[in-house]
Amino acid sequence: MQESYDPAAVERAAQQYWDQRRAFEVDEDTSRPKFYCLSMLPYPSGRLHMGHVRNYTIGDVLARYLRMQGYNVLQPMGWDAFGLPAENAAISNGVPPARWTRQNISHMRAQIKSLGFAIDWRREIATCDPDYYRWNQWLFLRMLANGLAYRKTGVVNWDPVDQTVLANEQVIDGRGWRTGAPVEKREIPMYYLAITRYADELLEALDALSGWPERVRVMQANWIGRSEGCEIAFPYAPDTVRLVGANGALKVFTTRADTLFGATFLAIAAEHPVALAAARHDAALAAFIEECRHGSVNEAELATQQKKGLPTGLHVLHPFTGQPLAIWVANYVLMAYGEGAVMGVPAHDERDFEFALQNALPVTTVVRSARGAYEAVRAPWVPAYAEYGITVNSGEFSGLEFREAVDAIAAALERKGLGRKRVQYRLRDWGISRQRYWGCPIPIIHCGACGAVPVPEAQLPVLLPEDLVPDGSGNPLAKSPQFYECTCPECGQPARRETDTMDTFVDSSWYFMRYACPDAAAAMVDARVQYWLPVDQYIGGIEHAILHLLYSRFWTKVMRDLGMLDFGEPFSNLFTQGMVLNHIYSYQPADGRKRYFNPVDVEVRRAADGAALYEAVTDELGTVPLIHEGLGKMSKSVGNGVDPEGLVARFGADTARLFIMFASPPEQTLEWSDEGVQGASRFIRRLWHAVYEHVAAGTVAALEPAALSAAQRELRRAAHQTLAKATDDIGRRRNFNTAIAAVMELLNSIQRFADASAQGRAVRQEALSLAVLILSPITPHVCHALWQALGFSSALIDEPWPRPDAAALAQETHSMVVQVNGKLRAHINVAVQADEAAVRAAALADQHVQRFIAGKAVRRVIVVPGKLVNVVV
RNA sequence: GCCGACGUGGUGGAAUUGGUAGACACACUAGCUUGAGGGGCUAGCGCCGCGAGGCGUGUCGGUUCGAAUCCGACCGUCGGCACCA
Repeated sequence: MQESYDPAAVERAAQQYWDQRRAFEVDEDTSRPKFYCLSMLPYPSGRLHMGHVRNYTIGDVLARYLRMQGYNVLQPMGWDAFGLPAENAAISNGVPPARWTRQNISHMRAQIKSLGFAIDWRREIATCDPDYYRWNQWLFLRMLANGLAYRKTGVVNWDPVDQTVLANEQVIDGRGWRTGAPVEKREIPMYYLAITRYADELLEALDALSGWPERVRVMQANWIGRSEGCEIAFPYAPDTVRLVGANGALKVFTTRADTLFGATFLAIAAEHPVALAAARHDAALAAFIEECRHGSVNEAELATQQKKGLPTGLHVLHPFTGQPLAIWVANYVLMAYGEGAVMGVPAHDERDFEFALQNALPVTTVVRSARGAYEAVRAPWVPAYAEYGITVNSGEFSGLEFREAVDAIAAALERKGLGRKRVQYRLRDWGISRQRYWGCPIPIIHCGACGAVPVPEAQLPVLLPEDLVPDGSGNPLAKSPQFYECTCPECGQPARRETDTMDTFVDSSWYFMRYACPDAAAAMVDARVQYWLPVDQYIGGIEHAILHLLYSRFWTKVMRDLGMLDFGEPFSNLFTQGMVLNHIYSYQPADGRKRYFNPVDVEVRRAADGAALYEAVTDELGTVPLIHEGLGKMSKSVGNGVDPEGLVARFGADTARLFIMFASPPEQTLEWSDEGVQGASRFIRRLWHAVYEHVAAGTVAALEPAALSAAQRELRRAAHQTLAKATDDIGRRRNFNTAIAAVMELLNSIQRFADASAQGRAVRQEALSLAVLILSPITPHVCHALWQALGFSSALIDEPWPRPDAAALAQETHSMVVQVNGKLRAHINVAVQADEAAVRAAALADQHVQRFIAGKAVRRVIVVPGKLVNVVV
């Protein structure tokens, strides 16, 4: 054993050992329980950042820990390789996305390998490989055949200058990110997956996902957004019938049918067919609708923006009173939710109230509080009353409680054929069409005669050409005749291939199944999936709490219903790691695009008034002033990632792993700082030295527990207590930081323990061995070396997780705390077996306690066994 | 706006079931080590006080023998809210 710790050499040797032994390659084995430990696959953005390191270290600690617990552990890795950044990179440096992506993968693979994760690399997949994405296409066609996929028009953001569709994130303040042109909304045909058909199951099954964090389940439930309410039809008044040209009714959805008699107007979305019809004869209305079309589709903005609206001049009739109600077009009504129309009840809805106030619409109070005096809502002095109460002014439905009123009104509407109870979801079907190049082609052929025809299964995959270079305007596939020219599979006439590709969330909705059978050539998945799945522990960022996890759950249920699986939930346990944040600095020239600077390149200066000034030195522009945009998740898009490579080169992978695990509890957001990395490095070196000095002193005698001195027993107890705590912290609580702190305390005890006797050395040997075993999932390389140095002939990787020795943990006396009136006054040492009376007597006899109770009457003594005594005087 | 978290030393954090607040580290201070270094070791380190002691977990109130932990109100910070991955 070398005297000084050389992380590079230690890590090289350990990794070589694992590679040669193929230590992490696993196959199905029914003799042991299986454990599928999965970290979310990375997008190959180019370089790893500390967020990745945190994610994969958590996964690796668990994988290695469970392996030691005797499980057959699978930990795979792959690449979420399609997506927008590859196209952006292509636009700025002219490299085809395929080449850029594959280069990034090979660089990041080497970075991941350098960290020593226990991964079965035989199973690596990249979602841009045809052998993978052909099955996206295949399942899409199966869904199409089963009515789970369908085509309809959808709204997209359109950049009129670049003639291209923009992702929401490419729209900044309503303008295209590259051109600065105001973004328009356009309707184009798209493919949708019918996730809403699974809304109920996706919601109800959440209750059974006890291995998921509560907050994720709440977020998903809110996202699905089930509301029970009524659909109500307001028959068209004659003016509307004249315009729309048919007898009909305007349907609304409401959860407050009890307020139906308080409806004083109807509000419809700008895209509503009635609004469009009315706008044909009304220039002002047409202009308003156009204005709404430019607005955001973002619900957060919709909820806070100023309520605006215009009357259509048209009317509907109240289903019970027959009274005409004006139809307004309002910007706060979403076409995509419910019926795209709401009944306006200003007295009992705050949005309607605000709208009515602005537009001088009548307010009719129809609900009163169950307690307190009746007071009519009167804008603006008496605000809307949105609580449940007792109906008033509602004809035959007056005097009812909320539930009774809804039931009675719904029943009456149903008799009239003007409404019914219905469940409405906020969840919408999943639009998967993307007008982009770098994604999985949607396997459809458009024929002038036969329409949209599925590509026959035998012709799959529809290969994505890999040599195109996008230029920022439109989709290169749509400009590539070699791709889109084809013949119709049904009639043989010339036809045009679909040039839209799939949302990359499709790729990540089932990759975890393909890891089980990455080489299955004849099927999407085979029997091996039944062995490995569901994933026993999934680990990833909280930012995926909704979309990725919901889509994966949906996709799994679809595959189950198509007879391919016998389980419906893909992830039994979910661990959501906190994000790793870093500062974001940008430079915004008056005429040009915003640039981001990595915090390591930023200089801070103090202005005369003490304010901080941030600047960076550039080659082209010299020193430029920067804007500090605050903290954000490490990502390529804001240039604030910290690459672990420097840390690994200087301190080694073990220090990087130890540091990130020690810095904070893993589910918590972590503001990046490398202060403290010294401490992690120092600790490993101290452990190395402790083992070195221990080993250098020669051979070690066998431990004889019965022959130990008090001090020896104490160190031994400390070692086994540390093991018990670390087992609980890692195995149950997943609090790696406190497990590490416990081992640090143990090492402190070992170093204070200066006992060179035979049994002293035997106790130290055991304590050091336990420390190495406990740390091995976290810092596997150095522990591999230290295990050998401690003289064990077996490899550490094959060691089982140790169990604390009950005899070592036992103690005769323990310390208890004595409080007087809840304030700490003394510590006493009592026998473990001492009964309550003895403890009480010992506490009262203590001289410090006596000082505080002298001359006072003891009113009560509370004894908490093993912990404390509280004397109340 | 809605939904959901979270507020503890100079810093990261610990306190797992209501029972010793500040474990373990970082930074800092002093001292030691005649090998210069992001080296090693020892001691100190919540605030006030010479001390005894008092005060202290965002603020105010409550429950309790006892509250960082439970309850109520308030203040603040962060996250999510349908084409980033």
